[in-house]
Amino acid sequence: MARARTVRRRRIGRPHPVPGVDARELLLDAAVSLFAEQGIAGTTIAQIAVAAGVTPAMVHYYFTNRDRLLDALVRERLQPILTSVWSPVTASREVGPMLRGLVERILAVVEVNPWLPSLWIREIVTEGGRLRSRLLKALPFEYVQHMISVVTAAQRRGEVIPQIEPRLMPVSVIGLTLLPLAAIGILQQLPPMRSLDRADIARNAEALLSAVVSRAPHRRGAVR
Amino acid sequence: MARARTVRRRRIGRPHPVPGVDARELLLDAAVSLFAEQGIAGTTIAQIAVAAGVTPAMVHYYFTNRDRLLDALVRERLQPILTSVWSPVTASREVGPMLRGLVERILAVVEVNPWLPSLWIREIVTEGGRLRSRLLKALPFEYVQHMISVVTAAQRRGEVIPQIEPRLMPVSVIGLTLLPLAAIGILQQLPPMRSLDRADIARNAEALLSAVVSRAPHRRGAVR
Amino acid sequence: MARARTVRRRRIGRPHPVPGVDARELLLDAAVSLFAEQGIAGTTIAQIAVAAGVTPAMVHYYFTNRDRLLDALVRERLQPILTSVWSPVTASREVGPMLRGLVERILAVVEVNPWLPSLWIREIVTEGGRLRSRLLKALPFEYVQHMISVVTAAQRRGEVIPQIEPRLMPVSVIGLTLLPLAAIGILQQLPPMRSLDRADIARNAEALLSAVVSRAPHRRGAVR
Amino acid sequence: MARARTVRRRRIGRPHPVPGVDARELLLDAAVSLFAEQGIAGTTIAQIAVAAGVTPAMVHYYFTNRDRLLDALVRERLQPILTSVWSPVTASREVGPMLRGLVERILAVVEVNPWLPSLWIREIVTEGGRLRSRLLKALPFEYVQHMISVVTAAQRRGEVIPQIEPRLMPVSVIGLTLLPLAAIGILQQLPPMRSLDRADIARNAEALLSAVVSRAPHRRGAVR
DNA sequence: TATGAATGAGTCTTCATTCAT
DNA sequence: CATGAATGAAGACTCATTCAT
Repeated sequence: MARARTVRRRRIGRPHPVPGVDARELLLDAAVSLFAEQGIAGTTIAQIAVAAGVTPAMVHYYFTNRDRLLDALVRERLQPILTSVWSPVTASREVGPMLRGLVERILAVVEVNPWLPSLWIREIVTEGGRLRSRLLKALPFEYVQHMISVVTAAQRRGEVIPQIEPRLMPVSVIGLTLLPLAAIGILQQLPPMRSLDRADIARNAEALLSAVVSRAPHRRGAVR
Repeated sequence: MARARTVRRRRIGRPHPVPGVDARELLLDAAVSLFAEQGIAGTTIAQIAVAAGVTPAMVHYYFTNRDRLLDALVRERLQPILTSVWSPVTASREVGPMLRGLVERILAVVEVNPWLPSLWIREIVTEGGRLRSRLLKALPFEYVQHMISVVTAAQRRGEVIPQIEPRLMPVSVIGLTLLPLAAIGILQQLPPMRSLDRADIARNAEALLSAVVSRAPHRRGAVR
Repeated sequence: MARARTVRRRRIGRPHPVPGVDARELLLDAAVSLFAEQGIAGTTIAQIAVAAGVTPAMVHYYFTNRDRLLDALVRERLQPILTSVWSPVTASREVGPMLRGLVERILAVVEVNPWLPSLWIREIVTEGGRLRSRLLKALPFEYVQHMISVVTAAQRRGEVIPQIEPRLMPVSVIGLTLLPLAAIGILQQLPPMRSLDRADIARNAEALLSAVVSRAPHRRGAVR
Repeated sequence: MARARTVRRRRIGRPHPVPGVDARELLLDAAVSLFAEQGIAGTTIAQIAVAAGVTPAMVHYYFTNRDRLLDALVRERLQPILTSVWSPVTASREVGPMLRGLVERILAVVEVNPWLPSLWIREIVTEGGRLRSRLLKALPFEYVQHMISVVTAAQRRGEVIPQIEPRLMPVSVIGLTLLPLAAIGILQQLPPMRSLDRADIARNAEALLSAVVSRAPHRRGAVR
């Protein structure tokens, strides 16, 4: 359970690897990357093993089978990220800061885990995603619920434009951050977008999300 | 080996003599549905055949191989939709109507083709999507380019808030429409979102997108 | 379902086999022989395929998986034999003829299906046998019950020695016929038994079984 | 590589320090039980290790490999039993007592080693049994030979019915004792046989075997 | 058109075995 | 003594593809 996230593991030596980096972690790293690149269904156990510099049998040694590898991946890689990104949401009572904080944490976490957007979009959010049910079981739903409540309350106070559907706010955040991040590859293949980067995406998402709030609330009146 | 691309709409076949519907079309229908549900990599040719009520060998008869099935699918199912949804964009010179029209057409097309959001998000937008390169070749890029230009111009005139990145406007639209539509399944599994429907998604997307525009005032408009 | 038991199948040609002999039957033949020789657990699907002159994938084509191959084998090979051997038992009301008839039918059926003794002893009778539960479901238990009743009645009439346990009569028959037949290989490896054959086994079994009956019925009735 | 056959009965081990019982013996116990339940081919080294409370590597430590484990099992578990059961046969010159003694010793030894019938029937007697050749090498054939001679002689004297094949007498004993004992599980699953036990089997076997002898020796001879 | 039979290549999984510690 | 890590070889099963009919 002792993770070593800081130690950057290399894809090295066949038999007896680097001290402080064990094969199990290397395998989870490799899995997460390949799943992001090719999708879970499109990735073989052998590919993961090779990427981690071990034999396919090792995958079964550590994870028993494909299914449990996915369990471990959700438990050890996705859930911690999910919690670290969403739990601070409960500290906010104001929509603007809440959304900006969330966007920033998403971007920060993607900086360290570049495989996240693709995996999240394809295997969790989209219908039929292979990690969906696994993650749903342990979803920190209270955070999402908190965001919805705060937006609803602000909307009643006239601080958020009325056409917004508060229950869609969480997905909207994903749609304006992780989706563009997952798509950045395709975008950069189109000449005018070559230079787009993560900072552009963060700025754009914050602008769009803030636009529904910043509505001159100050006084009272139902804005519109 | 003699392909039969030219011959279409035949209805003689022993097994499923639905008048006016031939096996080829049934196969494309089945493929598109299953790909949306399970992903392309997670769907076998046999599953498609069974869903269409024919034998797996028929898939090869009509499409020669898996790759060309994907080609046909892009050419005959995706490109027409893509064009019908995006080409009207060029008729707009104003950001607001342009975005609202686009959102409406997306929703309308999804009404008829419920498989679209999932397939689009997973297999085209996301990194490593199996249809990505196929579609890029024939992407109606001029429409996208037109949208970017219009938004950029409006932004210069102060009609769009400055933090928006015009080049991200197309993805943002996708992120606020197709992504929630693809995710609606997972959303509805969470109690408070049970009743969300497509109309909510449309309204919410239009609200968010309009918020960046409706911003006042052609004249001086210091926004924000 | 159209069997062709009469057509003696050869282990021939790789691809397109002999008319009137299909691969499915060849596979069942091969399976039954190899299972008898090596045990079920000790036999691979590949061995069966090779013995039948087809590829391993054909086994899955016809039987889907190992388990269903066993189902088919029980249904199509063992049950018919079981029925043909045991059902005539109900025609007898006298112990002597009943036992002799059973022994004769067992010997006759083994003549045609030399794999039977070994398979029966190892995979059905013995604890943990792989076919046991499968066969139990469809066991013609009424025949066995009939035999027990007849022996019990005869015993009450004094025609069968009292120490005999009627409920063990069926197993005793197996133990004196199929067991020696399954063991004949090991027996013949011992010099003095080299010349033992099936006829010896039949004669010996009938003698032992008859001995418990022919007992001069205490007072009069010379049973046979 | 340094085998340790000589070192025995050590009880230092960290894990299961049962006084007086070392891992090696535990492994043989576990092996013999599992082989009886599942067959040799159906049992893995890992299962044996787990059942004995040690790691799979220990199996190799003690026995080097699977084959030598079987050797040890035959040498240390089967041969002693075989000898103790069969050698007293040479003390008898009369068929009746000889057979009854044998049956009794078989039953007694099974009482202590309940795994014996199943293992014997499946792995020694039946064609293709995995222990067959190993045991044949060291078979106390002289005892079997003695029994055959005694029966033959008695038969010449008219004390044994003439249809009996003396050379089949040893297998017949097995078929009337170990076979029912190995089958008792399946028998007890059939309602009318639920209450059958080992004593019933012993009595039935003795009755059947005695029946061929007790034949009132044509002229006078007190059979018994 | 349409299909059943057949297959090769590949994927997951199991397992006996080795070995450094 | 004892074990965890590691592996190669093999086994079951899948699947796209071919082809004679």
